[in-house]
Amino acid sequence: MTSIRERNRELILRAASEEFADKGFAASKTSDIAAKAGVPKPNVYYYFKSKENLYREVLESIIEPLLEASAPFNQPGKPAVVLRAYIRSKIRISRELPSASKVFASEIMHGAPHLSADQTAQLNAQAKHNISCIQGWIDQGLMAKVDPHHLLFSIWAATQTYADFDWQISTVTGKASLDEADYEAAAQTIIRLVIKGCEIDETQPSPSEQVTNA
Amino acid sequence: MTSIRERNRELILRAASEEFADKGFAASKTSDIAAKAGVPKPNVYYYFKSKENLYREVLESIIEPLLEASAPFNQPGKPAVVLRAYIRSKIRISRELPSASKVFASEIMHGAPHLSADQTAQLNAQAKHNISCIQGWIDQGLMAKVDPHHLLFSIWAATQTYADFDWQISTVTGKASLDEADYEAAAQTIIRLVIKGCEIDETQPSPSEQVTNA
DNA sequence: CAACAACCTGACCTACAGGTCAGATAGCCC
DNA sequence: GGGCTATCTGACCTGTAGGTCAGGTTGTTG
Repeated sequence: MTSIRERNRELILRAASEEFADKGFAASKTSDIAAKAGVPKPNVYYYFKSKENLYREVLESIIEPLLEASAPFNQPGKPAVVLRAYIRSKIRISRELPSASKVFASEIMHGAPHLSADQTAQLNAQAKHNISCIQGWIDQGLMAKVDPHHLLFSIWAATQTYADFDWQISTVTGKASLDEADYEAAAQTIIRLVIKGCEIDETQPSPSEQVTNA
Repeated sequence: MTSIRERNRELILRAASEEFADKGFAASKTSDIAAKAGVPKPNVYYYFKSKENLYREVLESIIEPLLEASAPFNQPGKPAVVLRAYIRSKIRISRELPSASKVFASEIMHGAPHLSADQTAQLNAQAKHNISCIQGWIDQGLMAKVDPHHLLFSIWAATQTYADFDWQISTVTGKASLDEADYEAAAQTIIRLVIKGCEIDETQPSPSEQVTNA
């Protein structure tokens, strides 16, 4: 069987994920990736044509999970239920695919120079859909008037941060790595902020725009 | 006057900020920074000893504003007031110092290899202080039991995201850059989530832990 | 077991970017 | 204006990391 191929590709991809996440694309050396994967450098070039190709495959590997995370938006449901599920999916990705998440974040931070037009379009379409879904809820009076764009940005940011800024989180919490309970607490905190923030203000029902000012 | 020195340093620093923010440390070329600053490459080395030094100075430039942003926590005040002011400070930094913010974020993402122990300690001390301040409010019954660590992480993430992931935000909103009104909407959204999330649940007063489950 | 392909590897090549330097020029102070 | 320092610059040097290659080894299929 030629699964020797798959095994080695997998090995290299995993090493590359970690290396790219750790150092960024430019600062990562193919020789280090090879060493971490336990193969000689030319093998990296044998299985992947170039460093950039390898990087693109790492990127590719996170796209599907990211799109998948939006599944809760792709079927009807009440705001609280959908948002809760969405946040949990996002947190799960940060936890289970921290390296690829970080690589993706870094890619976005630098203007997504390696993302294909197709990938960008897919992600963007899903985002647009989620936004219009939220807008729909608002129009139907199912949730408060919270700007859907900014709401999504906050959710993305708050959930991604556990992968992207793990160093900061470790430093502040004093824990080398977060455990099950920590992730649960994180999810609950974000869920609380979002759900409470989206609840319709019962106090003064009709007259809107009484929210905040400087 | 030797302000020719200051002028050139300023020029180079600004160019370096943008370049580092755009491409990251490793992918930035000193020759490009020089070109962007409008000076020949050796001048960059004349004013800053090395690429790394230059980078460190850019990093340095964001530390003070970041610490400054925590000012609201350094004087007594009600949770809603302090948090609101804090969020606004953070958003302001994202808006006014987007490049340096991004450089800082990138630095943190990669484990802060260039931050001095002193800088790390300062930032960490401030974070710890903010956390204990929030914990104090909870203990005094001034706000709901929201994990102070995760609350802070969410605030950081949600506010930083406007600098760090500007490309994503541009892509999703369809605007090349956000204007005053957009930043105001962002601030109000985050403030709403945080303040509402921290409000004590009036409904079932005493029996706590009724928040969320999977 | 032959022959064919897949896989592996040490040694090599090359471009490029960080950094240097010797000397030119410009500003400043007496 | 003379001399001193600060500033500027084209040309150069050098390590390094992406990438290649010729040939060896291992697997696989009839």
